[in-house]
Parts: sequence; C-alpha cells; structure tokens
Amino acid sequence: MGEDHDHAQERPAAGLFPAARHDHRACVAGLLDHADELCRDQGLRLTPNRRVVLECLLADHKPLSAYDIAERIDWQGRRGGPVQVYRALRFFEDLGLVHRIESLNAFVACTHPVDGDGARHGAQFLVCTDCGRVAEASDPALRRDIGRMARQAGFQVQDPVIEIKGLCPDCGGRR
Amino acid sequence: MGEDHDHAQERPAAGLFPAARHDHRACVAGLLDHADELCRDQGLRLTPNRRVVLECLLADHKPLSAYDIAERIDWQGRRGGPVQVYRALRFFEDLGLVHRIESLNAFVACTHPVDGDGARHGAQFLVCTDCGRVAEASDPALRRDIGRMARQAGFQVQDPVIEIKGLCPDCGGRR
DNA sequence: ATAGTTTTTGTTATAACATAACACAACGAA
DNA sequence: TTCGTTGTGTTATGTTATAACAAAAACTAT
Repeated sequence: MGEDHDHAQERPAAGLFPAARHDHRACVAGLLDHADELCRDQGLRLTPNRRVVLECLLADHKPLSAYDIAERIDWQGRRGGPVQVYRALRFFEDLGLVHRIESLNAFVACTHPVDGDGARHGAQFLVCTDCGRVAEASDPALRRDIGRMARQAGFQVQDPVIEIKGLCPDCGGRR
Repeated sequence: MGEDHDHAQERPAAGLFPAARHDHRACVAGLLDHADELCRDQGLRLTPNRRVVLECLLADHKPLSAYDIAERIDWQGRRGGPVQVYRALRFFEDLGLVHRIESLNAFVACTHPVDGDGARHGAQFLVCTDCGRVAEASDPALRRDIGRMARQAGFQVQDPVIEIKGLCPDCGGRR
C-alpha cells in the first residue's frame, strides 16, 4: 500500500487509450466500486466468483479469452473451468461492465461504464494488434452515421459491432 | 433453364440488401466470372475445389460457417472437411471475394468486389438477425469518421470491423 | 520430355472456443 | 420452516479453427 495520494487519473474516459501510466490501483478500485453499486441498485449479487472474474479482466486493459481467465483464477479446491467464467462474463455483459470483442473471441472490462445501461452501449473499440490493449470510444458522429446509413438501407439497428484493429499510440500509431 | 431474359438486376451494389427478388442466376454468374478474371489477372488458380466453395457461398446471400459449407459440398469420394474449406476461404478473403463476419464466425461472398483490392476493402456489413442475410455497404462518411476518430486517438487503422446487427427491410427494418 | 520447383490437396490429429444438462447449495421471502 | 429462485460444481459435448505432413498436380527451365 504505497503511493496513495490521489492522482486524478489522466483523462481515463476520454475515448483514448488508458494513458499507459495511469493510477491503475485507483482505476481498478473505482470500477469495482461501481460494479458493487450497480449490483446493489439492481438487486443483483456480485458474488465472489463473479468478482474474481471481473478483477481478472481489470488487471490490465487487455482482452482475455474465457479460457485465459479460467487459467488465471485461483479456484481454491474446486475444479473451475470455462463454464463458471462464461457465466460471470454473461452477467457482466448484461450489466455493460464487460464487452466481448468479437474479432478476438475475447472480453474486456468496460473502462467507462454508463449507469443502468446494459450491453455494448454503442461503444467502439480500438484494438492494438501489437500490444493487445483495447480502448473504448464513443464517437457521436460515428454513431450518427451508422444510424443514417441504416435508415437509408431500411435497416433497424439492434447491435452495432465496431472493432477497429490497428496500432495504438505507444506501438506506432502516433509515429 | 427457364427465364433467361436479362433483367438488369435492381441496383445490386447500391449498399442495400440484394432486393429479395433479383436475377440471382445472373448475379452468381457475374461474380463467378469476376473471380475467374481476377485469378487470371493475378496468375492464381481458381481450382475446382475453390470454385465449389465460392459457389456454395453464392447460393444465397447468407453467411455460412466453414462447417456449413463443408456439409453442403459434394466431396465426390474423398473425405473432405473443414480444412479444405478454410483453405479456399482464406484464398478468397485475400482476393477480397469473401468476407468473414466476425460476430457470426461465418463467411459471405462479396457482392460488389473491387478489382485488385484484397481484404475487407473498408466495407461495412448489415446483418439481419431474423433472416440471416447480409448486406455490404461502403459508406464514405462512416469511413471518414473512423479515420478521424482514430487520428484523434493517435491510432493507426489497419482493419476496421464494422458489423451492424439488426432487422433488414423485409424482416421489419422498414416497418 | 523430364527433372526440379512450387502450389494445391488429402488426411489425421488436435487446439481453441462455447454451451447443454443436471444435481446440489445458498439465499430470500412467505 | 418451507418453498421458490438464483448461483455453483461437474461432466459431457458441440462448434470453430489450425498444425503437420505426405502425396498429387501444375508450372518452369532446360
């Protein structure tokens, strides 16, 4: 328990990557608190099982497959496997606290959850093919364009999957 | 071999869904021809194996999994399985003639291929969750927005995955 | 044509991802 | 307590994707 002077995380929710060196301790704690609160509000239970899955995803901002997570968890005696992990992931996805990255068959913890809003809440994901980190953006213009395009096509949007693979600033994006 | 009077397909490449009743015979023939030509130009071989896979995908405008395709193909004696199918799919993906739909683990034949251009060529996909059909769009504004957003984030785009699930005009999009 | 090269195929095995089904435990309300 | 609901543990199985390697087919250059 070292440096605790609160450091006012460097624009964590600006739609960019998590700034490489941010106060990760506070970041994790805040998101866990938020999960706690959200569950309490909705009469849901943030059980130990669920909590460890979320903590595992929060450890870094990288996507993990369900099997990755299953391996990292200390199952303390019981067998423990993908089933438990998928169950927890489903739970958090419904709450909007975890997002599935379709193009990776993997999951990330949401970095700026929106209260009471489930699912993918219209976010876009920037996936670094080099370091593996994922940033969550929420670009209104992009969202508008999707709406417009869909309308033109007579298409009623249910769930937009926007996952942009490329290089993050640290890995060569900002040369 | 009945109605062959050429019917001038109803705006097949307008970015919308394939019009439900278009001249499918001509549509398929045209795309196969295009594949032929593209291969000839690039010194590649459109082998019988590859051709049947493409024909299978062209049969309707629905995405198929590699295993779906493997089941539908007449393997004429030999075993035949996913391996062959994945190989052909990879071949066509590189040519830009087939696209993978990440959110479905499935593949569709490209409905408006761009010559000499491989990969996903910046397209967006509208996936009907009801009838399963897929439309391929190519919205410039959307593309611009992605570029802009990425630039703002210091992110260098390699491969944007845009897959919008919802209801197509026939299934309730256009009420 | 024919020897050597590259490409494609056939085949088997296995890896990686995801869910079905069911019994039991824990919890929360009547 | 009793009952209904929700969550968990466990086994089995379904689905998607690739590794590895030998044999066949196609091209290439003499």
